[in-house]
Amino acid sequence: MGVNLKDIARRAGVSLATVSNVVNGYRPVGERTRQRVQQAIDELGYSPNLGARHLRRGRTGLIALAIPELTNPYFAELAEIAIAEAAGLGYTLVMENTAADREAELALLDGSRRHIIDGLILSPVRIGREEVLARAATSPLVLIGEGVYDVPHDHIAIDNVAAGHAAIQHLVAIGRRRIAFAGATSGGDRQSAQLRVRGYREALAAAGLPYRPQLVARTDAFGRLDGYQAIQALLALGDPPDAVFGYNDLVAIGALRALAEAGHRVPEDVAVIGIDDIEEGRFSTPTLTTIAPDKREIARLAVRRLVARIEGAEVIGPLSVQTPFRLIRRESTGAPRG
Amino acid sequence: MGVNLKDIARRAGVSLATVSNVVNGYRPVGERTRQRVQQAIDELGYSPNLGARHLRRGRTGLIALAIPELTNPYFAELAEIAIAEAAGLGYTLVMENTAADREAELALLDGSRRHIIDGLILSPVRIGREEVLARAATSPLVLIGEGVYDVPHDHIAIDNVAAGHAAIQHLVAIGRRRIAFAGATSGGDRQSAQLRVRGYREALAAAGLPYRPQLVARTDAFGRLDGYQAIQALLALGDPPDAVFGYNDLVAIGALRALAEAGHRVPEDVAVIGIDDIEEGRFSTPTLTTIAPDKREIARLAVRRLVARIEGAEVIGPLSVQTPFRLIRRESTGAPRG
DNA sequence: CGTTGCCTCTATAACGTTATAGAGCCGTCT
DNA sequence: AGACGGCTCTATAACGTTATAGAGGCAACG
Repeated sequence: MGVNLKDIARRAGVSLATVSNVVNGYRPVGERTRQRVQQAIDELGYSPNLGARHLRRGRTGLIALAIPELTNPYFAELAEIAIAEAAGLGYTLVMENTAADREAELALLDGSRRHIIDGLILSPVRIGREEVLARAATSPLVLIGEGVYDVPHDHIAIDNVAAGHAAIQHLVAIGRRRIAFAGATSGGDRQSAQLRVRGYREALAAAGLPYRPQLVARTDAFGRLDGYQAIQALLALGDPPDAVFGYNDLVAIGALRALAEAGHRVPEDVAVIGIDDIEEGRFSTPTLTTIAPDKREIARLAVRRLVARIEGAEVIGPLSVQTPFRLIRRESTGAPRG
Repeated sequence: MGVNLKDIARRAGVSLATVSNVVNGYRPVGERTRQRVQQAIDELGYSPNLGARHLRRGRTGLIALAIPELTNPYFAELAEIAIAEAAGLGYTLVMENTAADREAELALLDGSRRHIIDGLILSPVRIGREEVLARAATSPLVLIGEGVYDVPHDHIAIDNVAAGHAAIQHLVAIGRRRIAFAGATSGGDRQSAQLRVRGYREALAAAGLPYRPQLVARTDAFGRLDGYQAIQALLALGDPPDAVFGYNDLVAIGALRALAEAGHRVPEDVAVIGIDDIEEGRFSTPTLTTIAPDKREIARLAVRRLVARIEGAEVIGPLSVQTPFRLIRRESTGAPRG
């Protein structure tokens, strides 16, 4: 179909190999020949067939970023940074949407797409240590976010327990005593929810506050609707909390909505805090206090580690890296407007 | 590296071609041989090398969806549907982020990635008719959303003028007279903004309302911050509007925030409407009235058309399709809470 | 009994690229 | 003058797959 190396070679009157060397700069080519070849390339509008190149080289230049949901702004923001970072390193990042589906995650780990991809960054939700260990594919794998620990792969995440601590400490510092958690899970998966609950419980204990199971609301997923329903259910029990810690910003935003509908003022009656620092929380009414992970750092680190492994570079430092986070106080916990 | 056809062939004691036929079902294979081959495949864990298959077949099974920003929920929601639709048709959808960058859009039209992709769905922002016509690549192209019209490619979009009409009619119907538009553009690009402004102007005229240029706020982009700044600037002029029509929901949400900070009540003092029906608007305070395009229809149609072209099927119907939309009234134009 | 045709399977040539081995040429050193 | 080395360039064999042409066996037919 398109123009290929042979066409260029014929046009420039040189061999295939010479054209390849001009394109890739692998071997030196004389200045005169180089120019002739370059001219032929420009005239015919040649661009290399990446499939064929891959077949020969064993690498595609493609890396995948697999996330549980594209419509979660946290992942969209992460992805945008990762795409830029990958491009800077000469790789193309393709997005995979696992839709928080176990089969989809397993398929990615070992699936038929493995041939077309040099490496994978995965944010696992439904699979755990065993599944990762059982993986047969040999291309590099970097895990981000939700917890799969103690596996022989790079892993980038924030310290979820510490993040939970920080959130509760802040709520306690502004005088809250009945603090609810929205977004716990029942199953054994979704490690990070459990870690955040652990942070919540530890911080309550450290502050001398009782742990009240009825203030911990479980959800099936971590979207706005989940937070909304969780808080609605919590309020229906009577005896409302004076603060809500959401599993993430989306859950917290759903909580904001449920509180507003029920006539509770935020932050006067109930303070709300989330995790992720998605842009939406900077424009909501009220604006949302949040634990902000360093998304740039997570995305860059994940991409760089992956590329380093792909290229066989010696990677220094531990496999598992915890990236920093900070608390951003906004209106939902009493920061002044504007 | 991995297991290949040859390994399977050796193990099953048949030829390469037979294995290929078992895998692809292209030619009939005897039952006994099929089973032997299948067993070998299962035992060795074979999956075909897509790169090599592509090289031979001329198709990759990959289609690209290129959008201006991953972090715009409208596109994220669209992408999620498109991914599912493509998967159902046996294609893998890879996302490309043009970041609303002209060079990125041009690169996609004709770029080096063209070899690796069977077709492209593009939401153009910075390029127009000429650039699309000048495209040299021959793989199918489907355009969505922002307007590039009169080109020999499929094009799926809503009727932006009619959408503008509908929004203004609604605001007029609830008694608003000083209606602002947030998100106009200065350049010649960004067609759809201009079409929406046209709908705005026509509907004003039809309602017998004057067109006041000072109520049309230009923005550089179409995010929350743009809407926020546009409305801040508008309010600074004094003489505030009694309604705001945002170019999209993100701009409208930025407007909501600016109005709240300035102490204007929504919808009592100022009504707000957007376009896109992103989930965020169902949970904002107040919830956001919006013109809801049929995202499912847009995404499915785009993918189906593209796949049909790739597979050389006869495509019935006109090149350019306008998908339906509907008005969803929420609190920001006076719908009751809950 | 030879021919025909079907059914299964095989050998092999592509697809477009890169890596390897080596060929040819020219100048320089002994 | 002959040998050597360095510099360009070329011929060619892969990479793993699929499509094409055809080989071999067996049953049915004349």
